[in-house]
Amino acid sequence: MESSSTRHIVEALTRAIVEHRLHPGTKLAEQKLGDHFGVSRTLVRQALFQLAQNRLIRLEPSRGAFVATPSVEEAQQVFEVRRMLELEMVRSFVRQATPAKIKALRAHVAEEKKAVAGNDVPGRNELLGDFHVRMAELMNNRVLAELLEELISRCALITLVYQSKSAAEHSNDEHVEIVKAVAAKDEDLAVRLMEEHLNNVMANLTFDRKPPTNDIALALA
Amino acid sequence: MESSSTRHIVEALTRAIVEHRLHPGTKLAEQKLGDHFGVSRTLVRQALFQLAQNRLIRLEPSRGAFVATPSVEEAQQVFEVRRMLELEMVRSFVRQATPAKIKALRAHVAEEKKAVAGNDVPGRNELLGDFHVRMAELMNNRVLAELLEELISRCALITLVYQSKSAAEHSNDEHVEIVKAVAAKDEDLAVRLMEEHLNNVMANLTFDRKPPTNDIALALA
DNA sequence: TCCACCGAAAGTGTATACAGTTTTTCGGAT
DNA sequence: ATCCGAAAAACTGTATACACTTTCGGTGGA
Repeated sequence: MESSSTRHIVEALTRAIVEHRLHPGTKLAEQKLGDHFGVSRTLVRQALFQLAQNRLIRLEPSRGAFVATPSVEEAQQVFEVRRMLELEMVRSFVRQATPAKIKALRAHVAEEKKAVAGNDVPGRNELLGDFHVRMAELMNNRVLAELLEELISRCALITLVYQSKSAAEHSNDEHVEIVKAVAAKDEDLAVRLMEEHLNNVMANLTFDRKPPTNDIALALA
Repeated sequence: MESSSTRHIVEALTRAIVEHRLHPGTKLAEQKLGDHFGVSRTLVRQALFQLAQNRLIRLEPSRGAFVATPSVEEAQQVFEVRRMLELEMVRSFVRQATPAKIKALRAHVAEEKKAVAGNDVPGRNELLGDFHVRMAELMNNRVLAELLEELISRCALITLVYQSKSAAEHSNDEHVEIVKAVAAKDEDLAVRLMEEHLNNVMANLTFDRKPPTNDIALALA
């Protein structure tokens, strides 16, 4: 099983959704997507089912697929789960951090800074989210990393995260501070900084409700 | 979209897998499943894709679907994630517990006890796992509840949980103690008991490697 | 002008066809 | 008896067909 065509469609749609090129509520018609990707509805359908399980789209019986429009409540629940996972994660990370791992985190944060400075908006959004995934990966817990990635996508869907340059800079700064605390092996400080960081990200969520995208092909181009 | 036929297939296969009627490594041929459920391969395929995302089965290109055979490492990672989530969950639960919620938990534990006493093996397995999901639901966090359910299924897949009656009784006892601590609003005690409980569950994991099921239809009957 | 209705167009849900791949079977050589 | 290879069977991957449902546009009546 497993066609890499389907994976390609899933990834393209995921990027388009989390980067807000496809707005919440947009109808994703199977034939149109098939035409765009040059495949039959069969593969599009498989991709849509996968996206629905990731909660990035919503399937309505006989009506089709729409980019998800999660409620404020749902976003809060997702963040609550992130908080549970990430506070414990950073605590464990401090305990088992090696110089190599800390170096890897520092390198990531430096990349973030570059993207922020260069006004690379999609790049900075992805990198700022990936900071959290990277930490999970460095703990050698693939299950955790995959879970976090899914949760962070879900957050990105609804909200214009790091909308302004200053918000992005602020987030990057907080990552820097967290890494410092980790390097200093100050467990409690790292946890506290992570908690503040998550609160700040959540507080900056702006629930934009733009009208649905009308030209899907354009958004995917 | 969304056919309830597909859902039915997913649920039937999920139950068969977590109840160990379909052993790890068993080949799940599309046509055979289609014959059994009275549908075409199309719907079976959709179901298999979903199960693959839940990690209950594994898809191999051109070779088909097989009941997953997670490694010991993966099981440990899943448990680590559960620990992160559930320790924080029980802490929050104590803070926001109402008499009605405590009553609901008590009722659940009583059901467990009945299933254990009656030697209802599938029933007790399901109920003992659902204790954790129920708590998440009572916190009004659907995202958390769904996540936990998925993680618990993944645990149940690989391991013969609560294999013996005495292990099941022990787990049930621990649930009783946790509920008591919650009712007494003793946050730290509840957290500690939950941690011990999870450690016990994990310690009792027996990694059985039975040969693949040969008669799928029989296992699903 | 506005609403209700009807028919056409578009779209989804499921089955089936068919090409390509993997697995099995079986006869013959060693 | 065992191993090898080729033909056959079984199976997966993708496209397409077709029935059914929803959506849309326009027409006639209040």
